[in-house]
Amino acid sequence: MSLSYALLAALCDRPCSGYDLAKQFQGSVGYFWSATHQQIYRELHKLEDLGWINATEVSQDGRPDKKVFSVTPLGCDRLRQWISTPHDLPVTKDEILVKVFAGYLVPSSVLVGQLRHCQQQHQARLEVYQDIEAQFFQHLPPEPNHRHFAYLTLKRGISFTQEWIRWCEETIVWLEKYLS
Amino acid sequence: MSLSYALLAALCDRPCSGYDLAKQFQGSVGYFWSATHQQIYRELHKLEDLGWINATEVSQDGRPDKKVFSVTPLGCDRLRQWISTPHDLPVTKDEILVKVFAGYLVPSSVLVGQLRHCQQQHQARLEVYQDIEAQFFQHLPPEPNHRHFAYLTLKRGISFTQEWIRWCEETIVWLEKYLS
DNA sequence: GGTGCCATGTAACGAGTTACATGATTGG
DNA sequence: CCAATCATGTAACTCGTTACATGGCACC
Repeated sequence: MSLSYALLAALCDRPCSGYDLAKQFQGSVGYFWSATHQQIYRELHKLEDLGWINATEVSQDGRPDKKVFSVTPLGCDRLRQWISTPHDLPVTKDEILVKVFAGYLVPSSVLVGQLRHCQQQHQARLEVYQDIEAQFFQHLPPEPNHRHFAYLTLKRGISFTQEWIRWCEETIVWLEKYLS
Repeated sequence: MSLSYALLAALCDRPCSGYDLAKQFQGSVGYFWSATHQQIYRELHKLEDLGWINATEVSQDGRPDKKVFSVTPLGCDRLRQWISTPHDLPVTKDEILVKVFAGYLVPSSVLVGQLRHCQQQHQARLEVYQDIEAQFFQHLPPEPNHRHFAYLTLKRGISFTQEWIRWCEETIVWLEKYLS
């Protein structure tokens, strides 16, 4: 199952605790792969049983202890295998598209409202992406390292979000032109 | 749950049987909302119990009988309400992004192979979209009707698929330039 | 006579979500 | 003292997938 591999990929980048992972997967990384903390803890136990990751107890002062997980050589190997296996395209289920598809059922102002809402959310997301870009990827060294790979995925996030905003705009313009 | 509304939207467009819906949701419509026939039949029973749709037995010759479902006024109303309710952006879980994110773990040729695979699948999808465009949306009347709404969603499909292809290409070029 | 399409379902399982639960510490 | 953050978990439920099941007709 793919969540395992997303977790392995995150832990390969940097070992961390379930809590840390949950935060990442709800923040920026969550824009292309999300999971709740319940799912993550459950999955981490499985991966530990499989011997793909192992935990180190880290006691902190002023904070609860935590278990920091690292990927084992076996886990890393399984991740490599998975990366090398072709997969089909994922299905994206998008409520806004269903709304537009059946948009003739509601007043155009209502549909425009939904599209604006969608556009604003993408706008907010875009700003998060651009902040990340400015903070972490502005001054990448010319010789390729593993940060560059993360940057390639961020760039997809940026261009897709921009494309969303453009499509929302175009659709709103059409609706206002023909249905007002 | 959203599958209900996707089904209502499809049935509002044109009443049909579970089998018909399953075909639609595995073909072109399935590129932005998918469901298997098992899910669809289960959901149709629920919607019938709720009184949001009702069935008419249609006996055919040379073929098994079928149940054609239509949306009731109540169902239509619920769909309108749902359309008018704001929703959060859906999460897209994309394996290829996880692969690129952890792409430093495998030889660049392997990653390029995965990207080419992804690009080809999007290319095939684009051709399906463009066929649909040519067949059904080439000669839309100037006055807006409900076909136009479907066309707006198709246009999103086209531009996103093109953006995918572009991103794959860009990423492949980068990988080949710096890691060969 | 076999393959494939039409048509509808059940059963079991795995993935994902929501609610509930605990307990320490830091900062206002 | 109250809220927020750190940190980890269980339980119940819904959604989605895979496998299994049936049966007739059409076409080669």
